[in-house]
Amino acid sequence: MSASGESDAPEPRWLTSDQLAAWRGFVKLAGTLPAVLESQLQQDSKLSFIEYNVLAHLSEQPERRIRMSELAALASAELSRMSHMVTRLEKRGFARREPDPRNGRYTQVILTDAGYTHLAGTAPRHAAQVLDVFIDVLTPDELRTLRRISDKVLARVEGGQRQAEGAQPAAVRTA
Amino acid sequence: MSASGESDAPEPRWLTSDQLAAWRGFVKLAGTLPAVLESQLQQDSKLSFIEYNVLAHLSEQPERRIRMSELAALASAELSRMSHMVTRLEKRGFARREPDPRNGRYTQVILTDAGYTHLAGTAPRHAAQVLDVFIDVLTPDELRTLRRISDKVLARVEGGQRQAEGAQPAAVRTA
DNA sequence: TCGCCATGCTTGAACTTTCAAATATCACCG
DNA sequence: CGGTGATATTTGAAAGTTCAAGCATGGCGA
Repeated sequence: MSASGESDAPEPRWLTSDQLAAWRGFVKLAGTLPAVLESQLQQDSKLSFIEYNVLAHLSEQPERRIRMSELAALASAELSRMSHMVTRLEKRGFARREPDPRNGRYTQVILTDAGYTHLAGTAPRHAAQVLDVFIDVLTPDELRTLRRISDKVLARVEGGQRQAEGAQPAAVRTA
Repeated sequence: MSASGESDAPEPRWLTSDQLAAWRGFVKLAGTLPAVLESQLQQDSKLSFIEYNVLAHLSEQPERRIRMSELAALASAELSRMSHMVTRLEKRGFARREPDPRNGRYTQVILTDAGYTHLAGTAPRHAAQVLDVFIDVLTPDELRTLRRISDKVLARVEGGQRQAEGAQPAAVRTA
């Protein structure tokens, strides 16, 4: 028994204004910060934000190598995007591919020495900027909370889902 | 008098492991959440995450209209990107352009009725998903802290800058 | 061991974003 | 007024991303 006149629209629930402010703040931050950092990366080393992260993750792997799809997961990128990206990194000499001997379906992506050197060349400036615009602006407690937030939301998103809703509007609410 | 042997590299400072974990968490969240929401938006209404946000911001403006560059700023997008995007929204009938009568250099972007209707049609499902994967997972206190974090970092990034550093590496640190 | 399906990755084409240059309007100075 | 430079936006081409197929390998039952 829904309260509305039309058929069966689950009477949409909206964000309170505090919730909306928090959400909008996150969206703006998520859109702005990577762009700011990327702008420096681009100047210093012709790397996009995600390319930097890919090289960084690669450099931390045991043999500086990892499976294509794991790399994609680490970088929150789709497989196809990662594949194209690795092709470009290969052309620049920063990475190479090798089929996994254990299972020929897998592709290993390997960070070359040139890739490592290139990464190492930008890392200090990048780290300095992350400290400058992000870390140093926040208190240790805020950083802890942020980490907890990320963990919880990512767990919700990546772990098993629950539901999804849907309905018709009546007013102008948008998020 | 720097401590290093080479010329004048400012002895890079790195993130502690807690700081790095917080930063990585944010990066992952910023890469993942919009993608998850976009996937639903795409199915429901063929809108990208940023297009949804553009329509939402437009719908909140006084006459449902706003200057191109202000819209770009609200959506954290570059001007050129916004211009192309508005062109596509125009083709779909969701927005239109009009030169500002006060100053012919300005372009006003206007949300059409069709655009408004389209937005209103997806908003409930989108809001439901934001509540489901983000808001409801967090405590009010975490949301408050997150908002404070966004405000501080955005202020740092958008307000006047201070410096920027740069140097050579010695070990493998990346962020 | 052959056939068939599932899995993992790649590929090409369509679409979007970025970058640099072009255009347009305005402000201001002679 | 007419020229000059600054501001706001648009445009086209290059670069990157997404989408839908395509290819290759491996696992498994007959």
